[in-house]
Amino acid sequence: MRSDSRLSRMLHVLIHMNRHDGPMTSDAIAAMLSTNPVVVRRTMAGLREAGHVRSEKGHGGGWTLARPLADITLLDVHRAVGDPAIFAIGLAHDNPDCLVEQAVDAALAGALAAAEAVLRARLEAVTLQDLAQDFKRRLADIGLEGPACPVETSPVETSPVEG
Amino acid sequence: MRSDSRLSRMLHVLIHMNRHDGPMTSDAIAAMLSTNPVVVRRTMAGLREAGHVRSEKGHGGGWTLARPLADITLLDVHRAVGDPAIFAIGLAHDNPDCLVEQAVDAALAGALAAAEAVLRARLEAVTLQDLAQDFKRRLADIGLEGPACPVETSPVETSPVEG
DNA sequence: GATTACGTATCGTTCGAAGTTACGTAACTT
DNA sequence: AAGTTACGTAACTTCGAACGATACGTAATC
Repeated sequence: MRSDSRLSRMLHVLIHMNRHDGPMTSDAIAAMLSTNPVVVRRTMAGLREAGHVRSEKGHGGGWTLARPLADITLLDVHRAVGDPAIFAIGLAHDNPDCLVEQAVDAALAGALAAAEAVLRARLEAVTLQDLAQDFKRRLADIGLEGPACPVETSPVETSPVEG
Repeated sequence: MRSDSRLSRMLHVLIHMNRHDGPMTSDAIAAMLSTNPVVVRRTMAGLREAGHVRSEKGHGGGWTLARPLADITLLDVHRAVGDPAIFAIGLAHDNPDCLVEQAVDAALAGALAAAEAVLRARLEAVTLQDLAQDFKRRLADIGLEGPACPVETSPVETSPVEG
């Protein structure tokens, strides 16, 4: 099955937004994600509804952070993209009256719930600020030679239009 | 995404096989799972390769357990059906040289690994015998009135052809 | 030899994420 | 006011993996 990369992608975007002066357009974000702006708008709509980002139309518009990275956990972002299913494994309901199936599914559901609790706890314990700091460490580790990100080269250091 | 119910289905089947005298045909199993015999053979091929079950062709043939339920853990069955992906959530690789993406994916990978470890540990701690016992308890709880399973009614108590 | 039952290749179906096209709306620029 | 920019969203297509279905082959029994 094709896995859901929305959480990963949005975390990536939000940290870049924090490093970026002024709004980022859907086109620029789409380039970072190797996709197209419609996918970006569709996915980020959830972040906007959750209050993590804002969007502005028209000239000079685009996406901006609505709160500090320290106030957003990975779990917040997961929920903002629609709280999608975590597991590719599911329970069978081929024979709901069968007590065997019920016993099997109860055991599996318990195991899955335990794993999900661990995952959610981990996601809740990490903020985007933590990721940004990890990024800075990685940047320092490579000796500040390369750009932060291949896509970030020009827009981040070039003074914006209105600057 | 459509979830993978092979583990759940195979656990269901194996416990029924244990309660059943003689081989079970793919057709009978397919009826239990509300599917067709080709799906059963395809999925159970992995269980056979792993040595959990045997299959016999021809008249009187079908599927039989190759070892006691106590010797098979839920994790064994998961592996036998191909050790499929556990998570519907995946990491993005849109920009592998981007240190931000690397930091994000490292954090997510860690969280997913922790959850996966918990899940695998739980699956490994439970044997099919445990599930069979839970099933018996459920059967007792309803007062032994209903059949073990709607599908099991006739074949389980009717004497087999050769019996 | 007929029947039973597994083995497996091949193709179709389903479901959701992702990708694409098209068109509308809001806001800024000239 | 007109043109440009950029988001909003509907509608459609593509993709991937499990699942379903048909067809045909092989082995074992009757």
